[in-house]
Amino acid sequence: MAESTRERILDAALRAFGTEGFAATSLDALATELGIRKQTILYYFPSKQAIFEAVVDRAASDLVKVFEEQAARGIGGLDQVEAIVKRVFRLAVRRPQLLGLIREVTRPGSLSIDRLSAHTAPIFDRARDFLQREMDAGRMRSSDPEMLLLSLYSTVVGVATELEVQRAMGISDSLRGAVARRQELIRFLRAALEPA
Amino acid sequence: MAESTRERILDAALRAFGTEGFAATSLDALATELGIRKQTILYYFPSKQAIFEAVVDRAASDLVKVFEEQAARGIGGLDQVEAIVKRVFRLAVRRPQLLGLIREVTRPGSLSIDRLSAHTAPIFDRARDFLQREMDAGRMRSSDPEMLLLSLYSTVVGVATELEVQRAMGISDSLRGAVARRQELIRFLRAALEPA
DNA sequence: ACCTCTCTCTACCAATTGGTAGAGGATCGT
DNA sequence: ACGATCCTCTACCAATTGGTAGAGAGAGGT
Repeated sequence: MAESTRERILDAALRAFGTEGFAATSLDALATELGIRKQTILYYFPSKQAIFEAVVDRAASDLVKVFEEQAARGIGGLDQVEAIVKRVFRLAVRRPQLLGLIREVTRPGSLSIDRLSAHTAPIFDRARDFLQREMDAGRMRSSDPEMLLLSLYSTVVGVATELEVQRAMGISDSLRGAVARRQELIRFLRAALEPA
Repeated sequence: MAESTRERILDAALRAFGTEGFAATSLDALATELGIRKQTILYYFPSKQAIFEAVVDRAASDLVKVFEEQAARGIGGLDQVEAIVKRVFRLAVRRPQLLGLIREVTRPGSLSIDRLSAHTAPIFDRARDFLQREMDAGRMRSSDPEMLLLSLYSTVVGVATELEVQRAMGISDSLRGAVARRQELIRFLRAALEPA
């Protein structure tokens, strides 16, 4: 078998939760999409909420892996920031639902926010330490590293995921558009981060 | 009467749609919150979708007003950018559901995205022209104004609305926190925009 | 007194929701 | 041939969903 039923359910659930959202996704619709019965889904997962949590877990570790792979290289400086932005963008182009799910989880009142935090806290800490180190070394404009991290997060995730806003602004969402967006974003971030 | 029933419905709907989202909001819950019956809501609006559209219209014109008020002053340069960021932040603190609703509408597959675009297109155009003019005059680092606008939008909306991410990062979400965030954001943007 | 208009209500509905109970078909080791 | 385990199914359920029909209360104008 190419892919287990369980995996297929998780894939479809990621897509649905990441685009339509948790509440707007019904188990019946999910099952129909997969050509199975809703009860088969409920054989693998005890509840809709449990599916969501499994999807969040998988998505979070995929995301964390991307960061850790790059952190392991440790090239340092703004090149390091640029490399991470590029990786996030590659992920956003290849699996847009993944960042869509993150947006869904970070919505106020989401139940699984703590689940996501548990995965991401270590890389946040690491990123904060990294920024602090770079600032101390004079390779980056100095400021509050926590706030800077928030700005970076918002900018990168926004530019990568706000496709509808881009459409409203009249920006192409083709693959070429994604490359141009990424390039412009990196110029923007370099300007913001370069030491004075 | 202090506030008409219709207005009260729109207020409650904005709060609910802006935090829980469209699908997760039920008319019964809305009615209970208001101490009325669901059928009273459906007397004022023909359908749930119609309520959403009315909420979007009102929220959009509130947002547009904020921009136009500042645009009318026309102080120019980075001070103009700073003034707008401050206004958006004031709005985000006072009426967080408003920006939450924008995020809901800009979700992929939202039905009312065109409705929102119709309101915001003029201010996007105006903002693009503004950036282009400032670049030509050498008061701003030159780059693609459309992409820059997208970066600005993402950063400002993200920093203003991503409260759960901030909590996950361990950043305070108090009022003092909001001021600090705004200040750091403005430093970030000034660094990114200042001519080389 | 009566009519009309505005508003909120009770009563109801078909469809969909997430979830339960349990039957039946494979495939396995024995 | 045997039961055991794994998987997917049919059948069903109570609760909730958005929405309809229409009664009735109140105010204002005539």
